[in-house]
Amino acid sequence: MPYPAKISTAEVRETALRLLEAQGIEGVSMRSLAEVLGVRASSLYRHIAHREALLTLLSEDAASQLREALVAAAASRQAGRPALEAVALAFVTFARTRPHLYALLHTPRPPEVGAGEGRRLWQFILAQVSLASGQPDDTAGTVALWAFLHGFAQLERSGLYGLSGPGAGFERGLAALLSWQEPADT
Amino acid sequence: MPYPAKISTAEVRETALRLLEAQGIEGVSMRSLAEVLGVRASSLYRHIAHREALLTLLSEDAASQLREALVAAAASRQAGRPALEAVALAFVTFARTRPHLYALLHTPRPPEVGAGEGRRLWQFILAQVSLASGQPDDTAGTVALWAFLHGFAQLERSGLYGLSGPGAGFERGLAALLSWQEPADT
DNA sequence: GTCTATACTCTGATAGAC
DNA sequence: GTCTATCAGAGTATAGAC
Repeated sequence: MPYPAKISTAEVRETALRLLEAQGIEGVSMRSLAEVLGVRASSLYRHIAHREALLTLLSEDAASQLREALVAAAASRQAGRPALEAVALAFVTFARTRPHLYALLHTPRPPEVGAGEGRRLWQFILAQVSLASGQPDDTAGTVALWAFLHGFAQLERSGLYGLSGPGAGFERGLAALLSWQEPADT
Repeated sequence: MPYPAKISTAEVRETALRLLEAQGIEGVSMRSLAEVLGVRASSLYRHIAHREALLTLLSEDAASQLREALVAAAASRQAGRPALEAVALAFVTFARTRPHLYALLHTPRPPEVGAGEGRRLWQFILAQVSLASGQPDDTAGTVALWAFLHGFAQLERSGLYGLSGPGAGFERGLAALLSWQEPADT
């Protein structure tokens, strides 16, 4: 009877991603994932080697989905500074609306440093920043902007301290970090 | 025989703090903490209600220690922008050298929002920023700077993507965010 | 105040039948 | 490929003896 397979590897991955978004990384256990799939936990090991391998796949998905969101945002505006502003907004929006996916993206995972999707994400932001700043390979500018966006997203999420809402902090910081563009061609 | 108490509440708290710094939050289990103290896990419940309560205490300690580091840094320089720069550097240094303590500080913990030490920390940074920027109650400036510092610290820690070391990103971002001061009194 | 003993729930992972 | 059964370990927390 169990000849047509109940689940496929792709299905495991997709379901795990949905579970991650709903419950967070802690919620993605082999048992709970199996339950959602209507299967026993031990059956999952036919499709993935172990939980860590699954999480690595999911973090690739997270990077790729964030990148897609940023690409779409950039495409909606004029290249250069307007596009970069849209990218910045899309970044924090992604972190806000899909917090668990975003968190996984920034969870240290051993051999991910020079990895595929993460690298592509970095390259895209680097390109956008460089385009807007006018500096060819603006690593420093990218690091600074990324740090700000990431920090803002995290602070917003943790509801920390006296922050009575993000207030004007976002616009203020973004404007300051993007200030190289203003004296471009007056 | 067991009349002079083996451990005190203060001792539990201090040992937990050291354990946290060494092993991270996951390493602070009732069992491992008890082992370090030379006591059974169940004995800890005479001194603290439960683990969560202990972690709340530790996060107070974390906030207070970070604040002390920042205060010391500010005192070493001239008030205003020089002091703020020293504070910013001390902030990322703290995050670098005591990562687990810093992480606990930014872990969402329910009724901590308007809490004691966390609030004092915020107030101190707010005061330093306001002093340097010349704006009385510069919340937006504080949020922007804090976001940048926190994001930078986290990114540095997670060794993310193409960041071949933080590079000039820190100075670059800091200079941009502190740019209101420059045209102060020329 | 500390102890032993225990209950309970959760986790990842494997062996072997079907 | 999925199943049952099981291992081996982690964790928090409580009851009651001393």
